[in-house]
Amino acid sequence: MSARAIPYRPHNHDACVSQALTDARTICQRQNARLTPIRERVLELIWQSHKPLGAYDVLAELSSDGHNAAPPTVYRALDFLQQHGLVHRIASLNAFIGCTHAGESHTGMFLICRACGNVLELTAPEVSTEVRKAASGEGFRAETTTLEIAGLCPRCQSEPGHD
Amino acid sequence: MSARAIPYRPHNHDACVSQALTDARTICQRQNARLTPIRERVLELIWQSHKPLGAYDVLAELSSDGHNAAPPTVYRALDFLQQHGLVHRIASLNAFIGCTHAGESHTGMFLICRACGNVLELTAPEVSTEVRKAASGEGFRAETTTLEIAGLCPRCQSEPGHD
DNA sequence: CCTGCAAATGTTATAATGTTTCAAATTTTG
DNA sequence: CAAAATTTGAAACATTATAACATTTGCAGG
Ligand SMILES: [Zn+2]
Ligand SMILES: [Zn+2]
Ligand SMILES: [Zn+2]
Ligand SMILES: [Zn+2]
Repeated sequence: MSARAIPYRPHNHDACVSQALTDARTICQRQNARLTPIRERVLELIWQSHKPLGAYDVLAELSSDGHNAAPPTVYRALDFLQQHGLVHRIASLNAFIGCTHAGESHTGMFLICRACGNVLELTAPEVSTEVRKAASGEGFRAETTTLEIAGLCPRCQSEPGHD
Repeated sequence: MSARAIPYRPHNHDACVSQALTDARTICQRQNARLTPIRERVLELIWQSHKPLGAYDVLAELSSDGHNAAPPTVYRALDFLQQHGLVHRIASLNAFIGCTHAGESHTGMFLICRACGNVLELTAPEVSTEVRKAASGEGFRAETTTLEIAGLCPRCQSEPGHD
């Protein structure tokens, strides 16, 4: 899959989204999973924002599409997308964001700007290593890691109040 | 503050709770904070379980005390306790747990057993270091870290189905 | 093509979690 | 004691998520 732009720097976001959708179709095909119209549309909506989107935000967008959707529709699509590694849930925000490393096996680390709301997903192998070490030092078998850092992105450190 | 027992190993839990309360009183006194009866009771309820307790679980306990409480009562107490470093919120569970390092400056890392529900709070300086490194490598100013590991505790790896 | 099954979606209702607002009581301070 | 600030009570409301069951759609075998 192709490289991604930094969310809090300007870039051609339409290309960003369409690349994500193309990647998603490839990934689903490889996994014999059905990226149905609803699922694809939800993925698109989430990708159109570099900021995490709540399930009910997605729902509102679907409704304004003219699609008569109810909460389970959205949650089911989100479950599917998560299961196939296409989106992540940000637990500290109750919101969802497109995975920038779809297809690669990884543990995401999320840098969440409290000022502008943008989120950058990193893969930090050294962090994962230390986490595993700390867990196994306690005899704990780690399965899933939630790692979310709130703070200020580079842009918001220098020019507060944008966006 | 005194050492703590491992939650998923048997220990004198009453002593564990009363020590936590004693520590809390000391900490609040030092910070000129008022550990009112409601706040202390909420802390006690949370400590009585080594497993994270939801806000509405706390509310139910208060009600069965005969205390006529509403959600804001609980959330306010929990806010206070978090602000003074006496409890942590576990974002991936929407639940709260007593801090085992109250009074020490620390970033908690939580090992959450998906089988028995017990949670162990660790301080892992190497992890914190790597997290800081990864964040500052992106020019990000990290403020608060959410680090929650779900998996199997030592006990549940060997004897499934207890508790 | 039809039939029957499994997966996906629609629909309604409800549960679980968290907040806003304003009033009353309590504690602190001068 | 009186004024100010903090804490608590109470009611309504907002947000996030799931349960349960009906219906439709996609697909494989006959
Ligand atoms: Zn990812
Ligand atoms: Zn920012
Ligand atoms: Zn702690
Ligand atoms: Zn366990």
